[in-house]
Amino acid sequence: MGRKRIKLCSTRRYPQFQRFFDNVSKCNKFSGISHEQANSWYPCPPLKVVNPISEMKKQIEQLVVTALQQLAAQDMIPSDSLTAAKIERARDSKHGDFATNAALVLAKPAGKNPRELAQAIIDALPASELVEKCDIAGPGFINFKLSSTAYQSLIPTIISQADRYGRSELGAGKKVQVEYVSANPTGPLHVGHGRGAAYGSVVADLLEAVGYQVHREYYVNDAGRQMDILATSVWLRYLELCDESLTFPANGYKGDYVWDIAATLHRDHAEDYKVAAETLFEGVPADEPDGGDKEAHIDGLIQQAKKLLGDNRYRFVFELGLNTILDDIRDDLSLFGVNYEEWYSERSLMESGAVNQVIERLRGSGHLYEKGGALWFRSTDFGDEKDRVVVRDNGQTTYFASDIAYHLDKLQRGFERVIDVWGADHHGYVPRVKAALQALGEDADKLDVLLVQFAILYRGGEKVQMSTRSGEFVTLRELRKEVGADAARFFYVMRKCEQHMDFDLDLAKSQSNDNPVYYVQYAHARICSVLQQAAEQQITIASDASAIDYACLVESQEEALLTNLAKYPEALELSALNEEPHQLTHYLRELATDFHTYYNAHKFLVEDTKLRDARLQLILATRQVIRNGLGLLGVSAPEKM
RNA sequence: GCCCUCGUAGCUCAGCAGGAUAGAGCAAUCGCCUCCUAAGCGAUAGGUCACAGGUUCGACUCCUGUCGAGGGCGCCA
Repeated sequence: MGRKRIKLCSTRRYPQFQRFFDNVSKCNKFSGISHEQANSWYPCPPLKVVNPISEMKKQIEQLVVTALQQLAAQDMIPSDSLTAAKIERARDSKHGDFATNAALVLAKPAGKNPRELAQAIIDALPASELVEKCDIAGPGFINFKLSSTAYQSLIPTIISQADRYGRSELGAGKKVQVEYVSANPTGPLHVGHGRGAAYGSVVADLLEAVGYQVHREYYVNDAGRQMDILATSVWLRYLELCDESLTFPANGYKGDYVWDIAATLHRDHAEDYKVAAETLFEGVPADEPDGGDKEAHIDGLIQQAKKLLGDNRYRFVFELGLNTILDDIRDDLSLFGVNYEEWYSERSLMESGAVNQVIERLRGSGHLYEKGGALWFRSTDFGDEKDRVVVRDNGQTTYFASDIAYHLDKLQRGFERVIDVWGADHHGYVPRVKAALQALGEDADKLDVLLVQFAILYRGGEKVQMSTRSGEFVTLRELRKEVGADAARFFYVMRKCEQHMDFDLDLAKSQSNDNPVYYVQYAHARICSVLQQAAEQQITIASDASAIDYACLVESQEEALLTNLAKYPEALELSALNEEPHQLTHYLRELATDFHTYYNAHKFLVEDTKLRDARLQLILATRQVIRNGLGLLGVSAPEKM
């Protein structure tokens, strides 16, 4: 399952983007140099929020196209040559702002030396006020340097667009569903879930920022065997609180939270749920430590619990466990800045008959067969490695069966894209879900599964082993309390999701300045501090940023800062479309560096009022962008630190 | 055994459709606070991009293979 990067202008690998970005995909590519094509060359829909720099880029592209057309008319280059020529940002600011490789890729079909051809292109370029200079570099790149007034005009734009700066309408309001975390409600969330929570919520926010209508969802596995194990575990602990002596099953949930739920039951209902321990184990297969099978043992205990308690009382214990833990998870995530539009119940799928219906549909279309008393889905017809069971020989539907119904429901609800954020250990699950959707006649490409690698915890330089069942784990709540939600969130999304992550707890817990979130937040706090100083000195800050003369911003640090501020919309777009929050964190670190460098090199509150006004507007714009970026990451932008 | 992901500086990671001299942050060394918060800045040093082939004007990037790390391959969820 390779996650390939989606480039703004490439839809070859990701056909699902074709539908959404038909127009965008044509923006940056020279697909030919005929007039018709040139005229339809940037048919991007007008964005509600205009990004001035991308407008400039388009203008430069237009200049180059014009030049190429002229050369083609002079038969300098073949007019039918389809090229991969493109305009892109210069990698190194020393090279200017934009560069094109047109001469390099056209050299061969034209039968010319790339540098000579580059000169010919430059000579054919129409004059423009936008471009300060352009020159040939390296093997034949043409570099463009924008005029400084072009960049300076950005400051009032950012200030007036405020929190809208960087946002776009690329998604055109398309409905996207993002499902993340969806941990079984059998215990508190641990730090492994934290990564999926931070990643999923930021991806959702990013997509919303580029114009999608996003529906965030948590799939609650409130049916199934694991929940029965939880209910039984709670009940057994309750019996222990009733002074019954018993051996707790090896496969039961052993965390303290189980004791807590049991204590609630005992406090509120005294001994209403008590049975004698001796009757409990009648007819139950031996547990593992006694030479038996722990799975058979716990299943036997579940049956006993259901029988001895009866439907109503069993259901009560079950609900108590489920609701207590779900409330805890909800609360925990909310405090972590992770929220949902919907909590979707697996049980509701079963009770509404959706699971049975989908099985019948598959059976009717001949995709199921019986073997060994179980009902199998022939997923190998759709590229899966082996067929999968949907109904077990005991008549119970599998988790997979629910998942088919759930994913079908997602598509039937009209989402044009469905994104699942799963732990990487579920990767083998992807082909069978897609296979099922195909078998149901749905477009499986609408489903995108993003696999998040586990965070490996280190404490005292050693790996921390985690197991929910044994109760040995660091909870998300614990991490949040010790590290803070800001640092934890930033830390989690700093790396791309498919990258293994070493999470050094000691480092994260220590309020060390190694933590990059402080670095970015500090830049914001510093700007606030400067503005506070200005207020104390009775310096008024111009309310109309467009009335300021920015020509005095000539320092190299000012240029660097402006250049980076201009890149924010692109950084946001790439981060969102590739589902790569780490691109945004990297961007913010660079922006913070540019600011800190500027801060150390120059004073803002200078005597020269013209210069001071210009500088204050520049740092106001900087503060705005930092605030916007941190906001999308769900990280606060403190005014004081 | 088969499948997925990863392998870039001492450590943790970037590297944007294949493009210019491979970049940050820690750690190391040397500097910078009578000056808007030093949670900061500047400078130096540090790399055979795991290895070997292939594709082409050009490969850290694409393809194949090898080695190494992690994960997945149940009528579990």
